[in-house]
Amino acid sequence: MGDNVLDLNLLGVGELASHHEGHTLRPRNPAPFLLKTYNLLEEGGGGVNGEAEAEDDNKKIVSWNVDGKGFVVWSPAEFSDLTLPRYFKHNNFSSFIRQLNTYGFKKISSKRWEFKHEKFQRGCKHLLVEITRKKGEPSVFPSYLKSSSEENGMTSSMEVNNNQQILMEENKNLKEERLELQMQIAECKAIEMKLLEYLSQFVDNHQNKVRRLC
Amino acid sequence: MGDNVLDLNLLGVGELASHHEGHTLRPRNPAPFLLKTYNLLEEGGGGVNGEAEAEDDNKKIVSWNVDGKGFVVWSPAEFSDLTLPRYFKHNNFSSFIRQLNTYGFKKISSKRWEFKHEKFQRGCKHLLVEITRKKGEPSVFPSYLKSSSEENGMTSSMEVNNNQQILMEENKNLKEERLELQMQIAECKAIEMKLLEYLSQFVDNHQNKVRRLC
DNA sequence: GGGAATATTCCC
DNA sequence: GGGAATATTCCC
Repeated sequence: MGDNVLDLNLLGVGELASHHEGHTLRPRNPAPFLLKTYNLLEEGGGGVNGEAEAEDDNKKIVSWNVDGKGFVVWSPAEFSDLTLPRYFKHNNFSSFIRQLNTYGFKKISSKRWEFKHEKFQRGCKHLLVEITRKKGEPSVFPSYLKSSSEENGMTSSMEVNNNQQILMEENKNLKEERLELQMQIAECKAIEMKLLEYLSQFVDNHQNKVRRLC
Repeated sequence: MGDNVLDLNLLGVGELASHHEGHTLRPRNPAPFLLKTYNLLEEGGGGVNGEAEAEDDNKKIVSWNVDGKGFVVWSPAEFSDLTLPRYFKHNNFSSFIRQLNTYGFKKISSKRWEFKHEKFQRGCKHLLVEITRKKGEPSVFPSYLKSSSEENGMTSSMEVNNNQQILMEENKNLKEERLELQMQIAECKAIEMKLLEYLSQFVDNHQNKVRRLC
């Protein structure tokens, strides 16, 4: 206790500078599908096996395209049989495609299985969190009631629904923000307590020393 | 039908057989989950393997109960590790339970994992089609918006409007709260800074004193 | 390509 | 137990 000036870090005070970073930005993870697909590309789709992986272009099952802004499934058959079951609970190419569509990927070649998404690029794992599922809007009306008169501009019910969607989204975000802020405050208070505690101990200690030395 | 057979061969996964069978037949099929669970019981949960299956009661993993009006998972661990992955795309006992609940099965013993459903009985495969998923009623309103204001005669448009009002109100409150929290945080940080500043001065001061006194 | 049913996971 | 998000399947 005497020489604990150096123990500031142990008390957690040293985290002052960096402790915010954990919470200020949403630590939200990318969707499992996106992470798996990204990893699968990093790993060449071959997964983990003992053999040295041949990196010959003509042996590739799946890979980033030249500029890293998209990817190509060179061999759908091998991809389905070997790659998919390593990362997912199925081996159906069409289920994989369905997921790509769900997350807004676009097929960018009619000649081969090449896909891209604005936020899905080689070396940009951090962008994955930006990709969201296209959700069939939870409309106020059940789909089987939806009239077929939807081509022209918005019907009023759609508009109401749309407003509501926006409000709910904003609402949700605000609540998340609130939680984060509350956590930050809790942390702040905890640090205050520690600092005060430490300070009082230090004062006691200091006074004792001075007294003895006098 | 021919197509289905072809698919099965390509998939090369016997377990999926029940999944694809007879889509063109008139009478609706039971849900895949129910059929698999039923088959699993008929087969003793051991699935297809070369060895003769020991039918000793004390070696059973899962079986119908005595009167055939329910079934018991005698060994959840083995059931999860051995049985589940043979019939489903997972090996989580809790996911299996989740499905049982979804289809309205009831746990009928607190001492062991025993479940029943009115329409799920030994020798009554034909009753399976009667079992349906309990679905969160396809209400016109998202569940999280459901207020308790539904008994009184509200039209849906009134309700939509009402919901929007509520949302906007909540939204406004959340924003005010956010501001408040942000101010609290600013204050906290200021206090932290002062405490740290004071502490460092105190330390310096203390060391000087001690040095002089020595 | 995407809507919708079912399955699986995650979380309260 | 069950609501809800995500995954997988099935179908148009």
